[in-house]
Amino acid sequence: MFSKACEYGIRATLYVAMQSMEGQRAGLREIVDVTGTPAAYMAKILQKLVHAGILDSVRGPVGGFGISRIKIDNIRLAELVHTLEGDRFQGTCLLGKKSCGDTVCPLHNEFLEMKEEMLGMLENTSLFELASQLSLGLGTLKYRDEGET
Amino acid sequence: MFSKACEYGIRATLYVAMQSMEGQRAGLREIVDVTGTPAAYMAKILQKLVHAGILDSVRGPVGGFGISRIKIDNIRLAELVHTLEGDRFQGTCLLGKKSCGDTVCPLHNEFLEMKEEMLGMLENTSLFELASQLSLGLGTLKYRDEGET
DNA sequence: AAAATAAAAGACTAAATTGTCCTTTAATAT
DNA sequence: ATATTAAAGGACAATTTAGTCTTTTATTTT
Repeated sequence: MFSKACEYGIRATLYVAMQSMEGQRAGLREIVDVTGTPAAYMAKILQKLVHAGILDSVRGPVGGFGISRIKIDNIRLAELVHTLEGDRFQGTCLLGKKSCGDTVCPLHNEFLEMKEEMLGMLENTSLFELASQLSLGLGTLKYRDEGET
Repeated sequence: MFSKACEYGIRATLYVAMQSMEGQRAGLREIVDVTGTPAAYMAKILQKLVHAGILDSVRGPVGGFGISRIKIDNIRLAELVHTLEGDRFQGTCLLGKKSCGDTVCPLHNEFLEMKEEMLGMLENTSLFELASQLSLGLGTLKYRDEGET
């Protein structure tokens, strides 16, 4: 569905958001631990999110990644997806490509509703919503088939 | 959204279905022309579809690819997607992996409805529905940004 | 100031996906 | 029978995605 980079990035961002809401920075080690993802690869993804202005970071001891409350409230899943895998989900038809907007795509009719719902959900779901659920223990960021038993 | 192989395969299958409904076989050259896809790669994809028992093929002049009326009626998009890109869309959470079924995934709640709709649509849309629309001139299988102007 | 800590950065390897090319095999037409 | 046509098959090449390793740079302790 999404690329690994995107999945990992979403999970990491949600964890950072959770920690930031508690006034805590999250270090790479910690993030990798909680999300069960490859450290060096995650480092790259976090870098990308920092460059994109989504996360902020400080080096050295007591350093780590954080995200401002304003961004937790305002950044939507759509923005994460966009920065982590380009426009694969932006305005493309479920079957074809960009031109689907004005050409009549046979699958367009079938999938239009679904696509709208999908994009709508990505546009409307804020980090806050998801991070809150996680804080309440309503979810996990680690998946059994990727980590240890 | 889907892999190239999957997109190409769906388009090819729909064209073959259209032609088969007219009692015509479709050759590779023709398929590649209509769908605007790389010939050698498409050949591989068609092979896969033949192996999977979705399409049938005959060699030599007057040969080409075809699909029986029974299969046009009964094969759903879900089956194409499954044979062309494995279980990436089968029972996996939109964010995480297989384990999402019993673990509580934070995005699961948000996306469950959408996922269900998506899988449902793949399960319920038959080749016949789509090929019929195409036959009526209600769509195209070629996308501008991939072919010539 | 020096040692320790942690992110930034860049070069690299591995694997999967996408795509090409060339030979073989099966069917038809002359 | 032979030539022709078109799919089957296998071996590659290119690209993208995923992942690793090593060095540098910025911060903070001591």
